[in-house]
Amino acid sequence: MAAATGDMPTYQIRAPTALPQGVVMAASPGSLHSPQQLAEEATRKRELRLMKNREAAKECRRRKKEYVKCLESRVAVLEVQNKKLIEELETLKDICSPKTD
DNA sequence: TGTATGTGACGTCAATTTCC
DNA sequence: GGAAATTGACGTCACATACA
Repeated sequence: MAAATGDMPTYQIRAPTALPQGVVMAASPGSLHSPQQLAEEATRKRELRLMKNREAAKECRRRKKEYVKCLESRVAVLEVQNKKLIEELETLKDICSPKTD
């Protein structure tokens, strides 16, 4: 797994996140007492976590695709550049090589 | 140190392509 | 035409890391 620092890919950038629409913060756990209330709170927390993680995964994949696209276009540019340099080298070789006839 | 967040890995599903 | 293979998107879990 890539570390979040150092060689971190450009698509790994933390963005400030807001609560998804429709998500309401519950009362603090300190106000809960019965086992049922605690279980409900745990379920609510889990669902909230799953929902946030779902969105985070979507965003993560979107950034990754963008990053790969970016790399691919850079490869295309470098290939063109490389081809030009090879052609230039061949031209210079022709100019510099002694004529044999 | 507990919580929030980002991401790799894995399984699933539907759409598309390939092969017979 | 239909089975098998491939592909892309998704949801979830586990783990690493950042941060208060």
